[in-house]
Amino acid sequence: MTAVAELFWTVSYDRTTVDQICERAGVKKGSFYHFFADKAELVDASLEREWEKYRPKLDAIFSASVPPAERIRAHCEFVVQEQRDLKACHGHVLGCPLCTLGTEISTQDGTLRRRVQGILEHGIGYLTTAIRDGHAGGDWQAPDARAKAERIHTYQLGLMIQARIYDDLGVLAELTRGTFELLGAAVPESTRVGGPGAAKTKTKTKTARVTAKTRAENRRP
Amino acid sequence: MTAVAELFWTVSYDRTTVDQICERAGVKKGSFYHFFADKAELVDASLEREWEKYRPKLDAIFSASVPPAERIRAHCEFVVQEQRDLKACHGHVLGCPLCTLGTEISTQDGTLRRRVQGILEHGIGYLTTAIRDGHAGGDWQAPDARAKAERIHTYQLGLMIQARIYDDLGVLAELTRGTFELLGAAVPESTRVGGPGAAKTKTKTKTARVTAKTRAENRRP
DNA sequence: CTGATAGTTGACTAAACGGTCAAATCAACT
DNA sequence: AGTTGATTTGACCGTTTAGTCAACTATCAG
Repeated sequence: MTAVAELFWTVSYDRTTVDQICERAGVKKGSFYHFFADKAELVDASLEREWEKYRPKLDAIFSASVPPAERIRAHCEFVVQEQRDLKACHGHVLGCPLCTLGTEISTQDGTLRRRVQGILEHGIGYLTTAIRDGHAGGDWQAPDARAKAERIHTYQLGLMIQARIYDDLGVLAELTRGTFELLGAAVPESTRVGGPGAAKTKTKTKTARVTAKTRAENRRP
Repeated sequence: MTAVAELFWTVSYDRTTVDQICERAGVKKGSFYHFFADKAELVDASLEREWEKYRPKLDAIFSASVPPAERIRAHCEFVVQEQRDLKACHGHVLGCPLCTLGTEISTQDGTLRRRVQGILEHGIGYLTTAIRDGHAGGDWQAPDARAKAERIHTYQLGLMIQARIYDDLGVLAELTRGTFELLGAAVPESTRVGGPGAAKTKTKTKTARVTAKTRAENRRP
């Protein structure tokens, strides 16, 4: 399951073969088919497992004991940091695995599509709660918290997709700022690192898209 | 080129085989390899051609002779209508072909990735101009038109992705409204169809996501 | 120790795949 | 009519793919 999660994220669902999965997992194909009917079933199980591994992290970030604005800010920065690590590890910006997979299989496999949907829905849930709490606390105006959450979630997905397509972490520098603009609130000061103003992380963002490196990437390396 | 554009959109890039392309195009494989070195080269050429076919439509929609707000509104509705037609034709919401393709090939093929990037960039260009014009005309406040355009574009991409993943046109019902909320302006009255208020197109949006049909879609139909 | 059950293995198939090629066809020009 | 170069064709090749299977092994309860 770990093997397949990495493969369909770094490569693609269709291009990932059962042989590759087995090799990566150190398992023979016969064993694979003993447990799973086909690739789709494995991916389905893998998604569920990865989500269960991810959930406690979100629970911590979106803890009700943290001020709502801080939850949302922390989540943004968590996502960016995660992408940084992945880029360092795999050499590419990978973006949101649910989008990558979901986009590819949506016209092929209804079951998988619905699983992806379900997980995305959970994400919107966290956001909705935080936004509702912030509204109740007067941090911002969002009478319809769910609608606001959907809008922000959509923006965030769009940014992740672009980060992958541009293969550029610079795109994500906008994440926090953009999110709070949509929220109609100021980005809260970081509560953990340094003093006030520590949130400023070198705003080389603006021209990031144009500066996209022209390094000689060949086809099918 | 037409064949491949349809296939990698309705199916997926990796899953689309050269044989399929040739069959769809009514061409023998030998002929194919006479003109293109491989699939990637064909897709590259196809993208360029499709973009050239698409460009005049955008030119018309974003014509400087049309009020800026109306350009943006018309574009939103054009996109939605296009998706409706595609759904009617192919049975699935296909979303943005650039995202579908870009997401899949971004870690594989640098050349294709950059071509997708370039076309997306053009899209942001149209939006930037319209936003700048609107700002100059006092329709909205957007001193940094480019930044605003990027934000809106990101939102729109996010929505398209979700429409595909959810396989639900209902998601797109938010497109115009969301766009203009980000713009900080009211949705202009439709100028072509019916009298004032004609823009209201049955707001069944709200629950759309939950209502996502549970029809029995099997794997690999 | 025994026997049942769960898991593992590598060899196997049949189909599909990307890609090649020599020969045939076509269109245009001399 | 003959020459040339661009295009088309279908047969072909080696590889990769998903998926199968009978035989083997580890585990563990009785």
